[in-house]
Amino acid sequence: MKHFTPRRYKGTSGAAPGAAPGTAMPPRPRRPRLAEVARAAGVSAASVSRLMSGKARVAPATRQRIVAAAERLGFDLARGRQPRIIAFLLSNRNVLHPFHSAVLVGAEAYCAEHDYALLFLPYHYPAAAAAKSLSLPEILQNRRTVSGAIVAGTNSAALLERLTTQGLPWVALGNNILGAQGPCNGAVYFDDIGGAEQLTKYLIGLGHRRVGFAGNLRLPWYARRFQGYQAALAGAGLTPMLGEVHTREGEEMGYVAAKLLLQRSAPPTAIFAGDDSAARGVYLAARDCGLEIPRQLSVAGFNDTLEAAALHPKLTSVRVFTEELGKQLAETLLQRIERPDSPPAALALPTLLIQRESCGPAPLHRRLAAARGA
Amino acid sequence: MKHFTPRRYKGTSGAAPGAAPGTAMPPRPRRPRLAEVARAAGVSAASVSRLMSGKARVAPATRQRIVAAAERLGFDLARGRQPRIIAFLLSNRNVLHPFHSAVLVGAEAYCAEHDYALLFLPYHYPAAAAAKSLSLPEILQNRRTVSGAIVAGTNSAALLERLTTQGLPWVALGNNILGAQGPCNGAVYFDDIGGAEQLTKYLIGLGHRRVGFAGNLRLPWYARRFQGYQAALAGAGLTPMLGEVHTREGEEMGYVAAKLLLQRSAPPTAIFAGDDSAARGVYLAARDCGLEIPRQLSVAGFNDTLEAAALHPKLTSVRVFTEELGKQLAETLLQRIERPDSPPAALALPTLLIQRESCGPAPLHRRLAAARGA
DNA sequence: TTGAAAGCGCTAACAC
DNA sequence: GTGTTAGCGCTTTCAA
Repeated sequence: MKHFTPRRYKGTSGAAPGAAPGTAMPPRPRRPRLAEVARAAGVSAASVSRLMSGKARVAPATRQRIVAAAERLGFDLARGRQPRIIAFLLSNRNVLHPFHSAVLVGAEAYCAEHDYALLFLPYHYPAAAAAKSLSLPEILQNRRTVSGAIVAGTNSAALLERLTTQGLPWVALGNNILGAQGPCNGAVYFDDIGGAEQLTKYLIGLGHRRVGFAGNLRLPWYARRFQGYQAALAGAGLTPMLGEVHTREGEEMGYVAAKLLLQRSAPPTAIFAGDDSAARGVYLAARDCGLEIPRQLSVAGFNDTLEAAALHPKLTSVRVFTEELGKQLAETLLQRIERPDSPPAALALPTLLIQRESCGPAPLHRRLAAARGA
Repeated sequence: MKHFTPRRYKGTSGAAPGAAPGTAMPPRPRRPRLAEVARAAGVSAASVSRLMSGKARVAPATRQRIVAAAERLGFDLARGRQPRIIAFLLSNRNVLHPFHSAVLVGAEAYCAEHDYALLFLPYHYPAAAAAKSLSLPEILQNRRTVSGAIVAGTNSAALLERLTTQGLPWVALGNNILGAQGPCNGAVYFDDIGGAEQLTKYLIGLGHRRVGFAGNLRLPWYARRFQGYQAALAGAGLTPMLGEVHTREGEEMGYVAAKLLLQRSAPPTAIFAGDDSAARGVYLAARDCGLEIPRQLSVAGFNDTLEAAALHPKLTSVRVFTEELGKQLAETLLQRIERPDSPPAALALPTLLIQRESCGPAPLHRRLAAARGA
């Protein structure tokens, strides 16, 4: 530890040595010493030390006198205490999407309630890098400043291994971890597989038999949703319809995938877009094909970000409780920091299907319903 | 400063005293001492101390030996160095909008390049509070952990005053400061007044004579845009049309304001929404009134967030270079931290009109043009 | 630039 | 719970 001993201002004069004699230097206030506080408060240095470290009880009266003296002298009783800071590691993302914004806000709120501050730390590394070859951001290289990390964005199991060998407590957002078999200890999940399954069942329930999926399966979040989608279809004896896409993600991906699906000889009557941005692309493709949503094509998204309600017609989507997710991540991490020996567990948050106006009965159903009505 | 003196592990045995005799305690590794590094490197403790503090030159050969020894023993040569952290204060906001997300990302990028980490610090306080009555987040109460603050969100001049008396260097995002007369020193602005003026001139150029404004003037960002709007109208001899709104902001505000404007006996042919969210509300109101955009009503927004391009028809808006804004904020702050005596200056970033599909010629113009064509 | 040694600020051990 | 006192870990001084 550094001891910011201001020897240049030795003694009590307050004037810097070397000042021209006779010059009335404004007495630059020295950094106050613990011993001075003790003297001013009429207690021993040990008591002040004890109060500061919190390692032993101090009588209320004593405490009060010390606090008052410290205040008077401008002595920081918290100095030397390790800062309570955790890092929000956002891996391999170039922008902070509303999704992760909300996770960040939730995490910060929980941290603030527990007197921790949150460091926003974007970080890029190759997905295939081995644990040992990863060089963490400098501020994580020791536990001096940062007590732990929430690991969000897209990550590899290798990074988590690296953090473990570094001795830094962490919790990961489990859904976007590449190359992990099964649920990962120390991760918090949201149930996107279940949500996707529920959404797909809802579409099937509307009478759709040909339901397309717009997503790039090389990205873990799309892959997981595809999994739920597939499960629901299998349960109804239907086959998946996937647009083969090489665009990575977002609106463009959704547009291309939807176009490919709609060009088929037997096009889908509903499209499940891997996320709300992709759904925006699907909307564009539908417009291009002259298809009215939801009369001729049903569209659904995922994540229920602001975009979902901004689209016209409003998008049916699956809500992820992002702020809650952030809070859970923070809570789990703080527990691990404060009780390192407590058993790590994997936690999964539910998702919620939000029905809006972008999904309707399948065209055939509609015709049948109309016929029945007539 | 705390001296984490592990007296319980005194000596070199590594075994905790009090362990049952004969029990082979795994020698818990003690925190290594500076003196040990010195011994291992074959130099004096003073040299190691000098290397760590950087206050005196160390010969390259010596440095190398010390670094190697420290590495071997797991001694952190950076310990005791003040962490390079700045705070991103987001005041009086409940959510992290894409706008501020981008500012945050830009600021972080600049900080990372200069070896600073960025703390995400939402903060709520009453707009009318006096400087002295404000209690800052605890982590800002001394300069031990945080070296400075970027002040974003909605702020009062009192907060800036408070930070100054606290001795914490700061830079503010100037556009949303309440109760400041004229540009404020130590603030970075983006030219929303100019952008609003340019946008309004563009609408006038399209032939619109009745241009409405949807915004709540009690909010500083809307008020500034109204100012530019008013200037452009005045230049063309036109009068402002403002929907009187008590809803605070966003889509709802835009909807209500637009409805009120469109109910007038001489309704506007174009509406300038104070921001893109408000424009969304205007779109809804237009739909309700059976008006087609842009044929019967032109709509423009501000900020050019993702929403602008997501709306249909795509929204004409004024782009704010948010990431650049973040970088400028960070750059200005780091300069003030490293050269506290350098003159503070107010800086303004330009904005850019992005023409999309939501604005067209005024209905009268169109009729004239059609007549000419016929 | 370096080491020896003095010194500083703080903490821990122990007595009451 | 508090003061006394020893002493730790680091920094600075000083001389070379």
